Amino acid sequence: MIGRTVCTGKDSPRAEVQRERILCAAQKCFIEHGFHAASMANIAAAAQMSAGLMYRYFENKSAIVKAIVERQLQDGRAQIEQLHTSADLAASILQTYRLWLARDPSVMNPALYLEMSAEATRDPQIAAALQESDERIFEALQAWMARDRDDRGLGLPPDIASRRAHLLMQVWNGLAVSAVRRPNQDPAAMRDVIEQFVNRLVMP
Amino acid sequence: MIGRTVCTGKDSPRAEVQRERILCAAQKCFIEHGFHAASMANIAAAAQMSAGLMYRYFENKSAIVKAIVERQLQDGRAQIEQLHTSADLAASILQTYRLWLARDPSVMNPALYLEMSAEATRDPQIAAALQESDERIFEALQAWMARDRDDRGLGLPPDIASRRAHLLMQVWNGLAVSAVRRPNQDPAAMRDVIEQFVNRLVMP
Amino acid sequence: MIGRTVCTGKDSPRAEVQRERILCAAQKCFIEHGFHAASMANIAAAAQMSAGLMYRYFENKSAIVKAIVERQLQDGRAQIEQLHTSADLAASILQTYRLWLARDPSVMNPALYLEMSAEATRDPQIAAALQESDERIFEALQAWMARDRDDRGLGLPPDIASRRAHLLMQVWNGLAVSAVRRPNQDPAAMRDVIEQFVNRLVMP
Amino acid sequence: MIGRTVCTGKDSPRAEVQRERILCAAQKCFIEHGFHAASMANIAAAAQMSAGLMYRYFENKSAIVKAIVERQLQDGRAQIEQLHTSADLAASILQTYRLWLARDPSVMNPALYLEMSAEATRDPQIAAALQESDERIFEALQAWMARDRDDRGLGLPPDIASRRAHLLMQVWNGLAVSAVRRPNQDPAAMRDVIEQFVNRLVMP
DNA sequence: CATGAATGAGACTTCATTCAT
DNA sequence: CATGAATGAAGTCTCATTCAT
Repeated sequence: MIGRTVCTGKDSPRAEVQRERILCAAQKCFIEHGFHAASMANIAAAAQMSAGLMYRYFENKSAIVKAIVERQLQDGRAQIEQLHTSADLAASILQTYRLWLARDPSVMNPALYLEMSAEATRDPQIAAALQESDERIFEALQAWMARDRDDRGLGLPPDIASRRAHLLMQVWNGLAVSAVRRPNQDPAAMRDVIEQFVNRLVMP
Repeated sequence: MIGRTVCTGKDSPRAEVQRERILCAAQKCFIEHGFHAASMANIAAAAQMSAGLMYRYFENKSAIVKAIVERQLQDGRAQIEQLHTSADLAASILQTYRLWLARDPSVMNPALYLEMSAEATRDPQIAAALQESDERIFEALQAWMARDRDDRGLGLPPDIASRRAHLLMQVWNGLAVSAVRRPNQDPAAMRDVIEQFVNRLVMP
Repeated sequence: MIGRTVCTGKDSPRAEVQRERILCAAQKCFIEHGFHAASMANIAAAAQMSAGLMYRYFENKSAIVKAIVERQLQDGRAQIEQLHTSADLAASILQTYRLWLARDPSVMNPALYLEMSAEATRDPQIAAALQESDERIFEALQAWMARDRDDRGLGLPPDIASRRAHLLMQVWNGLAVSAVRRPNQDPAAMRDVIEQFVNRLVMP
Repeated sequence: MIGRTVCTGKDSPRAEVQRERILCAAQKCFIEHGFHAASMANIAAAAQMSAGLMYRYFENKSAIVKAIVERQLQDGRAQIEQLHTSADLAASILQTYRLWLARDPSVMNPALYLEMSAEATRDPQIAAALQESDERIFEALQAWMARDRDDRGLGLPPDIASRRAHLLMQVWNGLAVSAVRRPNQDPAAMRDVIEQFVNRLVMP
C-alpha cells in the first residue's frame, strides 16, 4: 500500500470500462430479446465474461435495466436537441427516422423506447425517469419555439409554443412507433409527410 | 346419451366461451405484468380455471399472446374507425386519449400496444399482424380523407389524403405513447393541441 | 365439478402426505448436513421428488426449516412430558439420553436441537418459537413438582419447585449437548450421575 | 538487503499478527452469521484485508473454522478453570452465565459453542477436537474434586468426584444452551438455582 | 506481500408444459 | 371435460477459491 499507486475499486477506470462492456452487451441483448427475455447469461456471453462477474459492477439485473433506460433517455434527448439546433427541422426529423429504421446503434433504439415505456407502467422508478426526461425535452422544445428568431428560436408566443412542442413530441413518438411497426417502410415516403407537418409547425 | 345434444369440440359455443374467459384473464394479466412476466398460473387463476385446461384451448402461451395481440389490433381499429365516423374529429381523438389515460379495459390498452410493438421486432408473426393491421388502418383513413365531402369524407386530393393519413397515424401513435409515459397528464391540457392539429389536418 | 368428489388443494390428504415426505427428507438432510449446508436439491432427492415440486407445499426453504424446528420442539416436549408421567424419573432421563446417543429418529435430534438454538440468535422467528416452547416446558415441570404427591406430583413448595424445574432443564439441555459431543459415551456410565442428581432433585 | 533482518515466512511475528486479525474478524462474523452463512468476503472486510490474502494464512475457509473452534475450546477451558480456582463456585458459575448473556467477546461464545457442537456430528476433526477438550475438562474437574481440601480441592472420594464432575459439566453445558435460548433472562433469577445446586455438589 | 478481478460451481426459485386421474 | 401434481429446464444470484498484476 505504501509507495505504490494502486488503481482499483469501483470507481477505477477499469471498473468503468467493465461497466461499459456490460452495458453495451446488455443493450444488444435487450434489443434482441427484450428486457425480460434477455438473461444474465446472454448478457455475460455478449460481454465475454462470466455471469457472476457482472454482479461486481451492478447490484442486480434490474440495475442494468435501469442503466440502459437512463442511457436510452440520454440518447433520445441528444437526438431531440439536434432538432432545434439544425437549420432544417424537417430534414433533421427525417434523418432521425432513418436512423431508427436502420437500427443505428449509436442512437436511441425505438424498440427499447417502446418496451421501456410499457415497463414504466409496472416500475415506478422507470416511470419517474421517463417522466423527468420527457419534461426536460418538452421544456427545451418549448423554450426553443418561444425564443426570438434572432436567437435561433422560432419566435412563437408562449402558449402556441407550448402546443406545438407538445404536438412535435407526439409526432416524434409516433415516428418511433412507426419505425418499429413498419421497419421496411421506405423513409423517403415519409419525407413529404414530415415536411408538410413541419411547414405548419414552424409557421408564425 | 339418447335425446341429448352433445355439443363438444373446438368450435362448440362452450369452447368459445372458455377461450373468451382465458383471453379476458390473459389481457388483464398481460396489462398488469407484461407478456413475459405474466405466468400461465396467473392467467389460470384470473380465469378461474386450472392451468392445464388452458392448453385445451390454446396450444401454448405464445398462442395466447398472439390472440391478445389480434384483439388489441381489433380494438385499435375499432377506435380508429370511430374517428372518421364521428362528426367532430378533434373531440373523438381527445376522447380516445381520455380512455387510454383512464385505462378503460374496453378499448385498446396503450401499454400493451407498445409492448406488442416492441415484441414485433422479435416475432415475425406479430410483426406481420401489426403491419397488416396498420395497412388496413392507413387505407381506411386515406379513403375517408379522399372521399367526397358529400359522402362523409374530407374531399382531399389522393396524395394529400395519403400524407395526412400518415400524419394522423403518427399523432395517434404518439398519443398512445403519451398516455403510457405521462399517465397523470390532465387530458384537457391536450385539447388545444389536438384541436389545432385537427384544424389543419382537415383543411382543404 | 358436478357429481364428482374431487379431493385436491393444499389441505387434501395427498398434500399432507407430500408435506410429510418433504419434512422427513428435510429432517434427514438437516441432521446430516445442517440447515445451511443441506440444499433443496438434497432434500428433493431424499424425498424422491423434483426440487420444484417442494415449492407447491412450502413457500421456501426457510419455511421448511421453520417446520422442522417446530417439529423438533414438539418432539422435545413429548420427551419432557414422559419424564413427569413416568414412575422412575432417573430411568426416564437415562432412556432419553440413550435414545439421543442412538440417534433414534423418532425423538428430538440433539444435533438439530443445538443447531436451531444457535440459529435462534440470528432468526427472530426461531428465537420466538424456542422461547415459547421452553416456557411451556418450564411451566409443566414446575406444576408437576409443585403438585401434591397424591396427585402424582412431587409436593414441593412453589419456590423450590421453580428452582428445581430450572435445574432439571439445565441438566436436560446439558445431556443433549453431551449426546452430541460425546457420541461414543457409554450411556450406562451416566446412570449413577443421573440417579444421584434425581435423588436430590425430588427430595422434599 | 545487507544489515536488514528479513523476517518473513509463515512463522514470522508478522504472520502471527495477520492470523490473529483474521481470526478476530472470523469470530465476529461467525457469531453474527454462523459458520456457513458467513462468507470469506465478510471476514475479509471485517479484517480489513483482501479476500485473497487470507489464503496466505489459512488453507481455506474450513481451516479458519477449525482455528475458531480451537479458540472457543480454549476460551471454554479457561472459564472452567476459573471455577475451581475460585473461592466461591456458585458465584463463579453465575458470573460465567452473566458473561454469556452479555455476549462478552472475551469469553467463549455460547452460540458458537452450540453451532460447533452440532458441526461435530458432521466433521470428524471437529468432533475429535471437542472430545479431547471435554476429556481434559472432565479430568481437571474430577481431579479438583478429589484433591484434598487442604490442597484447594473438595476432598471427595474418586467415584463421587467423577459423578459430580460429570454433573457439573452437564449443568455448565445446560447454562450455555440457556444463555442462547433465553437471552433476555435476568441472570439474577438463576442465582438461587445455581447456589442450591452448588451447595449439594460440594457437599462431602 | 497484497490486491481484487475473475471464474465456475452450485444455491434457491419460477414456470411452461404434460399427464394420470 | 377438467384438474393440479409433477417435472425439467432455465433464471437470478452468491461464494470459495485462484491468479495476474
